[in-house]
Amino acid sequence: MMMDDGAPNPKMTDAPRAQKRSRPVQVADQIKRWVVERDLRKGDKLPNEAAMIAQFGVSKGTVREAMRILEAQGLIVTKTGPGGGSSVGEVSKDRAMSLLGNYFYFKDLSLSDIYQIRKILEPEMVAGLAGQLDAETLAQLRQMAEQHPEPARDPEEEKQQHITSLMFHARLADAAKNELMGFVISFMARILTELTVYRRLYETPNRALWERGRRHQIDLVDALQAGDGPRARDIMRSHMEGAESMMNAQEVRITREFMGE
Amino acid sequence: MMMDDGAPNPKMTDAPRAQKRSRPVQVADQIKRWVVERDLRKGDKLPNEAAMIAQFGVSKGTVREAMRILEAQGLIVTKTGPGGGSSVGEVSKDRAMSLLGNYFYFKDLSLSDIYQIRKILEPEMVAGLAGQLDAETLAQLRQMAEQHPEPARDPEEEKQQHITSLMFHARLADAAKNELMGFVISFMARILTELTVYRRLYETPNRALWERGRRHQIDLVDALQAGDGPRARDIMRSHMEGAESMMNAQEVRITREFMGE
DNA sequence: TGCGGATATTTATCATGATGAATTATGCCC
DNA sequence: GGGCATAATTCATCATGATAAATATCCGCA
Repeated sequence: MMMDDGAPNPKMTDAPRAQKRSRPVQVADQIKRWVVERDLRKGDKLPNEAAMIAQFGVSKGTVREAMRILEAQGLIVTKTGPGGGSSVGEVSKDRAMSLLGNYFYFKDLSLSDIYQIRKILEPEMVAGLAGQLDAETLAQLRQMAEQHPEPARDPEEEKQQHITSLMFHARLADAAKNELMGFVISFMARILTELTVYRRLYETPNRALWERGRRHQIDLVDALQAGDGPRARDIMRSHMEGAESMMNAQEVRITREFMGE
Repeated sequence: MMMDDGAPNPKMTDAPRAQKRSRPVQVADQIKRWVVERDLRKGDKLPNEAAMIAQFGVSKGTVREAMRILEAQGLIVTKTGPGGGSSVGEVSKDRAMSLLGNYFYFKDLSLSDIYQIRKILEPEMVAGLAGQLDAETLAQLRQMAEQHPEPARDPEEEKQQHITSLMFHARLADAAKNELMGFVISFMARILTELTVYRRLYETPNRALWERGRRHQIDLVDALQAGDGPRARDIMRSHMEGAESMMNAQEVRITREFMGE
């Protein structure tokens, strides 16, 4: 085999500490460094397979495994054909949530864990969002808030309403200027969409409680539009408490499974 | 090629929606499902390479790429030799932080984003921790808080003190009963350890400010030990505000790089 | 000239087999 | 029984070629 000039064997390249790492991992790491050094952004192209084989002096299989590693992390996308090859791709929010979900798969999060954070974070988020949202976002939020004018009549419908409600929160989170806060809140919403209802305490949902939740969302949009941060915060706080007790009443459990993309 | 009995070609297996996904990804997904169905835990073994080749009716290279995908996500570990092979491995916190860090690599988080969350979350966390910590944890925290009895004399020493301080917060987060809150706080601490100081406003650090930060940590441990949640919350709130203004004074910027494991 | 479709080219994808390296099990010698 | 050489097992890497997917190119024809 040929052992190209430019780059010596990766095992020797630039760090003496690299001991047990497999060659595909080493190659993947070097490519990451390469991306950082050149400050490559989404869409910028990486060398093609043959070039990397030459560049790193490894076999095709090794390069392919390295690409799969980067692809699994969401850092590259790969296409066949002329003009194809691998290029840098921003990690998508869904991918990031899925990868983080793998971590919590082994951790058995409880509802109260999630609501402890929601009750703290979401009120502050909406407080910061008041008066900041554009007309389209407000319209979308209002549409979601008003989507279900009547209480659910069966479990399936109720689940659908729940998901719509969580989308409302995720949409709010997406609008947040703070990407980290937005991510955490969306992540919690995502977890909450994948849960199992073990027992339903009331077959006919408590209409008063349901109506209050709906009012909360509509009032919240009003407050956001009016730019009234403190009021938005209060509404959200109340809303979160209502949501939590509703959840607890239904003996809900978080589903143990891996998230899809 | 041989196309084994038990499992038909993965392209056809169980979902008509699987269209553009490459075979390694399909295989990786099937293995994930397999793990969930059998409720495998850390250390449980997966079939060996040869068995998977037979099981899925794909080539060795494809199986290996699938393994790399799962390995990159932290879901399996692989060893050579007799008794070796792949086994399920809990995703480590470091791995999860690194993968999530890939997402934020493209997002340009600001200091104020992080402190907005820290100021909300950390006070509540310590409030919940008061009276809950065992003697060893308290001792570790106290040791970290008292580690640097004097203000830093040079930038290098100051950086070291900063890292120790962040370890204090990460240690607190690890002690949290709430895994999600602990993770988020540790993640922020991790980001803050990798930053660059652009300008130092005072070559000789402001001794009074530094001393206040140190006192905060020691007082916090006292409050935690005494089980005084409200006081712990107040101290942390004040501490966070001090930390943020110290950061701002130093014109710090978050380093744009991928996290190591 | 312009259009449509066959054809060629590019590139990744999948497969196969051989060889190497790491790790553990085995058996032999003493 | 202890220790050491040796074998067996399993993944790791390499090498090569056939296949498939996607795009570019070219050519005939209106």
